Amino acid sequence: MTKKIGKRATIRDVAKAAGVSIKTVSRVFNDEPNVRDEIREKVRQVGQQLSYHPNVAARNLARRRSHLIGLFFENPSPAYVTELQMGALKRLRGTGYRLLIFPVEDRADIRGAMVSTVYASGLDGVIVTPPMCDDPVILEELLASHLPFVRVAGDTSVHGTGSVVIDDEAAAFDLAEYVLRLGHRRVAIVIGDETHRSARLRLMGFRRALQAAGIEPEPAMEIQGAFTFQSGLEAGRRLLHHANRPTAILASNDDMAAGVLQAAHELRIPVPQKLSIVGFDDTALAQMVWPQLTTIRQPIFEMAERAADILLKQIEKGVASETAKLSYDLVIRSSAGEAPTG
Amino acid sequence: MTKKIGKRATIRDVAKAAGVSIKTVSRVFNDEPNVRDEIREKVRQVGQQLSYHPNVAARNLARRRSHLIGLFFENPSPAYVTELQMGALKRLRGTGYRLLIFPVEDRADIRGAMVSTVYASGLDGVIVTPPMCDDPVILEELLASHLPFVRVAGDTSVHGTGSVVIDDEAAAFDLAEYVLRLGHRRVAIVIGDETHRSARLRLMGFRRALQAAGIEPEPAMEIQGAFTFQSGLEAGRRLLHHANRPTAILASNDDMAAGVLQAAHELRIPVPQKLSIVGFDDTALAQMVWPQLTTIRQPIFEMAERAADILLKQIEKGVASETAKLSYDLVIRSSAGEAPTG
DNA sequence: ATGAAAGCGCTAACAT
DNA sequence: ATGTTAGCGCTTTCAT
Repeated sequence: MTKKIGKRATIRDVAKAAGVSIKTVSRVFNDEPNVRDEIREKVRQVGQQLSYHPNVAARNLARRRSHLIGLFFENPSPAYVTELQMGALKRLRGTGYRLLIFPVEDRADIRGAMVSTVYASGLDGVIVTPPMCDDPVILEELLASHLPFVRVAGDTSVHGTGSVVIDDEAAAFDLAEYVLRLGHRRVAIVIGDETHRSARLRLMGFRRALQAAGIEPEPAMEIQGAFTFQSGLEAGRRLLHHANRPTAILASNDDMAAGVLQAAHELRIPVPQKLSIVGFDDTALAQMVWPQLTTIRQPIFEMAERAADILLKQIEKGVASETAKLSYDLVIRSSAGEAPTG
Repeated sequence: MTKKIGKRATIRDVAKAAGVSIKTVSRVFNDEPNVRDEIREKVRQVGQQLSYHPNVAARNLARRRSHLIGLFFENPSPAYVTELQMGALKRLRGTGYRLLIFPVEDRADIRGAMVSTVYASGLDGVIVTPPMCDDPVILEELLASHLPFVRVAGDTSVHGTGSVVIDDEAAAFDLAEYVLRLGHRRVAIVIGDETHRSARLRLMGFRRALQAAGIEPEPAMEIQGAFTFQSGLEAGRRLLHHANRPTAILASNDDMAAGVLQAAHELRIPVPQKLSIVGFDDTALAQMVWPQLTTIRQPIFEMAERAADILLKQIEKGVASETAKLSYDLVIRSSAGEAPTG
C-alpha cells in the first residue's frame, strides 16, 4: 500500500504500518525510553515484517557521526599488520564502530593528503602507525585539523598527541645485554628502516649495551635493513661473509631476524651453536622458523586495542588523547646460545 | 558572517561566499560540466579558504550509496589475509570505494547475522571468503538479500553467484604427481580445515594422483589439520613418529607445511634428504622458512583484485556476478627432493 | 508517553 | 551555464 515495492522500508513505512509516529519508531530502534512495552513490541514486529533496517547514511547525517575509524599503516610485516588490525577491532567490537584500512605504500603520497582522505571517507577518527605517525608534516597536518587521532608506537614527546608505546630503547638494551651475558663479544645489528623511530631507539639501546660492556663500536657491525625479510637476508649474507664475522646478530624485527637466519642456513652455519640470532616483536613468525627466535615481545595486539580505546574516548567524550606505555618481555627460545669458544 | 565559527563549512557557506548557487558548488566539487572555468576556479578557491570538504553522510544519503565494501574473512594465515586485503584494495584505489574488514572468529556468530551486519554498516557490497562463502546458511541469506557480493575461492557450482577460483583439485594433483615423480611411494597429506571446500578438493586431487600411481590409500597417511601452523606442527609430529613414516608430506597450505617442517627439524630429520615437504598457496612464509618450500602458487592477490572488480561492476552497472578461474603454478624450491634410497 | 516540525548537508530533477 | 525546489531517511527540539 504505502511501501513501494522493491525499495527498502523506511522509518515512515514502519510508522504507518504500526500506527505510530516516526519518532516512536526511532525511539524503539534506538532503545530510548518513553515507549510503552506494548507499542515497543508492536513496532519491533512490524519492523521485522518489513525487514526494516535504519538507513546508515541518514542516521550519520543527523547524528554527525559516521562510526568509522581509519587505520593507517605502512608496514612490511603481514604478521604485524594483522595483529594491529585484530587488536583495534577487538576494542571496537560491540561499539558500532567499524574499521577501515588504509595501507600506505608511499609516504610521499599521503603527505598533505591525510586529512583530505579522512574527510573524504567521513572518518570519526584515525589510528596512525610508524613511520607516518612521526613524520613532522603528517603530524602537523593532523594536529591542525583537530581530528581525533592516536598513534601506535609514536613519539611520546610530541605535545598534545596520544600514543601507545613500549620502551624500545630499554627493550633493545635488555636484549643486547642478554646476548652479551651469553659471552658474545662480537655482535652485530641489523637496523630497521631508519625513518621508523623505533628503529633508531633500538639501535641506541643496542649501542648503549655494547658500551656498558666495554665493547668498541664498529661500523661494519651495523647494517641498515628495511624491516623486511629480504633486507634481513641480504644484511645477513653481508655480515656472515665478513672476514671476522659476528657470533651474534640482533635484528630490529622478527622478519629481518628470519632473513638473517636464512642466510645462516645458506652458509651452513649452525644456529645457535656457531651463531646466535635474535629478533624483535615476537610476531607469529618468530615461532615458525627454526630454530625458534629469541626475541622481545612487543604487545602489538594490546597496543592497538589500547589505541582504539583512547581514540574512542576522544571521539565520544572529548577526552584529550592520552599516552600509554605498555611493558615488553624478553622471550627466550632457541635461536641464541652461548658464544662459541675458540 | 554567515559561517558559524567552529563548525565545518557547508556547501551553502561556499555558495554564499562565492556568490553562486549551491548547485554550482556541487557541480564544481563533483567535476560536472556546465560551469565556466572562471567560476569553477573561484569556487575552488573559496572552498580552499573555508577548508570545505563535502559531507560524506549527506552525499551518501542523497546518492544512496556508501562507497563502502566489506571484506569478510575467517582465515588463520596472516600472510593470506594480507594478500587478500591488498589485492582488493588495489582494485578499489582511485574509485572512491573504501574497504572495511570483518574478521569472523566464530562462524556461528555470523550465521543469520551477515545481512544485518551489512545493513548496519551501510555497505554497498561484500567480498566473502571460505569457508563462510560456502556455508549454505550464509549463502542462502546473502542470495535472498539481493546484496551485491562476490566470493573468493567459493564453489562455482552455486547458481547465481560469482566466485573467483583456481582449480584446487588439479593443482593438488599436479603437486602430488610432482612428488611421486621424485620417486616417493610413501606419501602423506595434512588436510586443511574440512569446512573449507578447497581443503576437500586438494585432498581429492592428492588421492587421485596416488591412485593414478597405483598406490593404495592408507588412512594413517591422511591427517586432519586446521590450516594453522600449530596444527601442521602436531600433524607432522604424528606422521614422523609413525613406525613406517612417510618420505614425503603434502600440506594443504604453507602454514601447515611450515609446521611439518618444524616437526622434522625437532626430530633432526634432514629436509629434503630424508623427507620432502610441500606446501600450498605460496604465501610470503614459503620463502621465509628453511629450506624454502616447494608449493603451489595460488594468486590470492589477483583473486581478490578480480573479485573486487566483479563486485564493482555489479554495484555500479548491475552486471550479474561473474565467475572467473585463474591459473596456478607449481613453484619448485628446495623442500622436496628425490626419495631416499634404501 | 507520544508526536509535529524543523533540520542534517547534499544531489537530482527541473526550470530558466 | 546557472539556479530553484524537492527530496534522501533519520534525529532533535519542543509541544502536547
